[in-house]
Amino acid sequence: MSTSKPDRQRLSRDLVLRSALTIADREGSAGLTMRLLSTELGVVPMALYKHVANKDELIDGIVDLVWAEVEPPDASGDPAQWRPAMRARAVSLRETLRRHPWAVGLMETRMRPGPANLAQHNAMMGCLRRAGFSFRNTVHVTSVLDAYVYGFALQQQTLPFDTAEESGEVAQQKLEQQPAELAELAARFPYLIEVVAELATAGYDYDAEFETGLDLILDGVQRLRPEWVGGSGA
Amino acid sequence: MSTSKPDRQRLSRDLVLRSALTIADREGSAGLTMRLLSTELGVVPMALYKHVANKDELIDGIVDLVWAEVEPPDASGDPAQWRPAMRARAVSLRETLRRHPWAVGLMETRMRPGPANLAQHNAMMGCLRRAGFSFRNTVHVTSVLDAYVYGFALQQQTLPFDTAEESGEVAQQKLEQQPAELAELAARFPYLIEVVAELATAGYDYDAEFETGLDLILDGVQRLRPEWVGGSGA
DNA sequence: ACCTGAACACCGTTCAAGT
DNA sequence: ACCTGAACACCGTTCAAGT
Repeated sequence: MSTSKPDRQRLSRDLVLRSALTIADREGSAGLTMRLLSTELGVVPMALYKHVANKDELIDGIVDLVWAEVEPPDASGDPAQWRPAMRARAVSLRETLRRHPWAVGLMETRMRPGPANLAQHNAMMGCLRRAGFSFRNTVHVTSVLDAYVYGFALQQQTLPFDTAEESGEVAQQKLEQQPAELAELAARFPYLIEVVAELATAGYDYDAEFETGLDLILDGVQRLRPEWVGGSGA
Repeated sequence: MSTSKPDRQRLSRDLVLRSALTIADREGSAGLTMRLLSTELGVVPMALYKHVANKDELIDGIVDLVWAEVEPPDASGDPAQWRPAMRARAVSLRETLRRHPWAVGLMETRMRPGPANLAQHNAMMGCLRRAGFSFRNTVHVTSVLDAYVYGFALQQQTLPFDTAEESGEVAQQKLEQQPAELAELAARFPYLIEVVAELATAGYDYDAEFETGLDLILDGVQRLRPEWVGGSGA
């Protein structure tokens, strides 16, 4: 036993970033601290600074790890099939944001986009350009689709239920638990309560809701280029 | 001079919240600390805790102050004019988020919606219900519009320029400054660079971009209820 | 009822030193 | 080249005390 500390993996930028991502997924963005990260790596806080300039760069790093998980639109596919390709990318982006909820407020706020982010948007714009969209419309489509996915993910974090069944239960509980408080709310916000009550009995499905809005937007996008009304083959 | 500290306003929940909002606007969300807030109010940190349970409640409070700035759709208007009303509300929400950029990641993430938030969404759902939208479609429309506005505001925070002229300058500088780096980027991300270059020379206008996407979505919304194709009168 | 003082358990990060 | 120790200037918040 001449070598000491044989059980600890040698630190590397990649190991640091991956551990940070694991912590963020488990503890949320507020729970990710340099000090916790260092202790989980069996190391003193300052050891991290050899592999990462500071916490900001650490976050840039893990945000790009998240971007790398988003499936880009298939570049080898038929250009006329831009719509299913764009749809699948939007769904993949949303699923990725669901796996890393802490990232939603950060993905587009980071000032220095990483290589995975650039590659992702390059693939997206390539898909649209090859399909015949103008420069300007390529920007419009990217802008509106990404905005929708982000905003939807942001909204989903607020609501206190995760599944359709749960939505009904939660509303039912609220209704039975505080009838007095509810009566006051109903007086002040009649339309809101009415819609929420209806929603609760019918059940609320995030996936279906997301896809309804997505298809509504894709219909609008398709109208931007009337030459091709939806791909040639299928 | 028998009374001491005559110049300091007496603390109140409202004063605390308004001061916190001012600091958040000036310093960003990370710059808003209980300690800075207390010194700006000429008081010891612990004094705040008489008026606000903790920092989380403080943030809930200022987020609701922001909601109160959003213009609700006019309830007294012609129900058939739901489209301009919805459009104006989306624009107002975006302008509010521009005035308080720190709030974008927080407005929909807060778990306990405040009264201004509830009132805002009640007005929105009332406008849609009176216009004849079904419960389910009212939810669809609210969901897709809010998601778009949030996501757009989130995206706008990333980009390193604010005005159309600036966008051209920034791109021009990048182009002249690091031609070698740019060449490498162009090789790896050809579509992205091509679109960005085109955008830079033509200029990029956030307001126009936002309204293009908004109108695309409103077209889709209008197709949800074919009975009224755009209001009766005008 | 409202504010203060001192303290606790945390942060990110610098600087000089160890191996 | 990589990691450590001690320190600094910050956090939010509790608890007991002042007026």
